[in-house]
Amino acid sequence: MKAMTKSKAGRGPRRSTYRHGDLRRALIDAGIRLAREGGPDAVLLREATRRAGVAPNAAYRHFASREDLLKAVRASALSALAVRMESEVAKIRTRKRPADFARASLRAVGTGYLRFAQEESGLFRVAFSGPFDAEPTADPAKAGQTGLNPFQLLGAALDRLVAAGVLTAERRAGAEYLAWSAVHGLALLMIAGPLHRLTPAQAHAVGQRLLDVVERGL
Amino acid sequence: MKAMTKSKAGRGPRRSTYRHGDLRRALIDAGIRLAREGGPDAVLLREATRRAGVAPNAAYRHFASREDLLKAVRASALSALAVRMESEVAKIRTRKRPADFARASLRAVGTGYLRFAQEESGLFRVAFSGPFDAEPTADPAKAGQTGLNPFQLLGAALDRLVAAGVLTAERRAGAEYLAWSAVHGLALLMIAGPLHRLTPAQAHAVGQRLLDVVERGL
DNA sequence: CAAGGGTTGTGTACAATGTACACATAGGCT
DNA sequence: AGCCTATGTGTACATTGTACACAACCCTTG
Repeated sequence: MKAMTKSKAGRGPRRSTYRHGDLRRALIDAGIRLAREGGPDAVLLREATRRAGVAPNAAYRHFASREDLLKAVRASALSALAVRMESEVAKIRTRKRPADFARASLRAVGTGYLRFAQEESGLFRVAFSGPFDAEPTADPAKAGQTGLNPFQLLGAALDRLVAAGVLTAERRAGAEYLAWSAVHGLALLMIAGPLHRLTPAQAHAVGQRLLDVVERGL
Repeated sequence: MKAMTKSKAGRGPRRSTYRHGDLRRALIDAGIRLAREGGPDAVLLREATRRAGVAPNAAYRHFASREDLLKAVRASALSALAVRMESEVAKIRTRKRPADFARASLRAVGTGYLRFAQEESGLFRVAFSGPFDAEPTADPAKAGQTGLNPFQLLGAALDRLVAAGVLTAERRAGAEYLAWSAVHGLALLMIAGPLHRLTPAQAHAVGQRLLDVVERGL
């Protein structure tokens, strides 16, 4: 099937040194590429080692299992998601009234989430393939440039709404789960559901409409 | 590991007849049990044939591939989901004003969806494991007792809101995707996400709060 | 600078899975 | 009764994850 030579190492520059240098990093990178191309199921231990030009079992010096590698890739994916969300937040025009800025903040966080889901659906699926918890512990591997992970970015946006007087403290409690649910659900409908053929423009329109609902409803 | 005899057919009453009788049905049933226990990944062709007391390849007389079996199980899961939603709708006290009834309808549809997700998380995951489309074609295999599939049940509830004058026609358009997104997202947070340790009571509370958001926001 | 020792990669091996292909058998139709 | 075909069996193979023993390397320590 695959048009490749019969040589042991299918790909990768046949290295001369016995040691690889940074195999752990190489495996994660291969895993990320696999994830982008085919989602969680495509992240195979053997394929990753093949791409790193190394024997299958070499992976076990750095990861306890395939799931363990996937976990590392997952952290990367979450971090990339955070970065995408941050980039959307950064676009907001300053010089707004605090209330408007806070609203734009929440909207940007959601927009970034949705854009990432559509543009990097493989990574997105990996990010939420395992049991994912909203850990309060700030694992830098899962964070963006601000040091906040996606869940924390959402929380920060909600806090700004409270500070601006748009959201009452009572309604603030647990609001991340409500907002997250809405946006996460739409992301999935756009990736694997009935909305999966939407053009980016259409997706954006639906996304904004969903964010309207969230804003009105929270 | 498994404490079973070495005999070929691991399980199932060693049948005397060469023919099975209704192997297709038996395989789907086995698949459903596997799905309930372990979700999509647990639906293995070989395990299903084992449980049906038949050789692995017998499955290929009825399904083109493992994915094909999974698809059949998926249809069953969707049907079960529809039934659960219908049962929730049936609980609504009649003798309500149309507007209240319509609102209760939408709420019941969402509640049934969420309850099913929590009570039958394995089946729920299977139901949405593949690319799922909101087919307008009424496949009875995916429908409940009313003949409507989950997506159609949601649509019907929204139509009632319009009929009762609660929802304008303009806002009605595409509203299923918004409502679905919210509820679907929460379902996932409750199954595999940060909300997965909620008790049924807590889950219900969060669910109702989410439905408030939807009702206010639509 | 030499020797040893722990770290990292290799080789071989095994169980499990999906699936292809050839063969066997039973039940219904002529 | 006898054949034909739908249905199940047997054997076989590629692929995957992973265990265990071995090999090569670099780094520390004497």
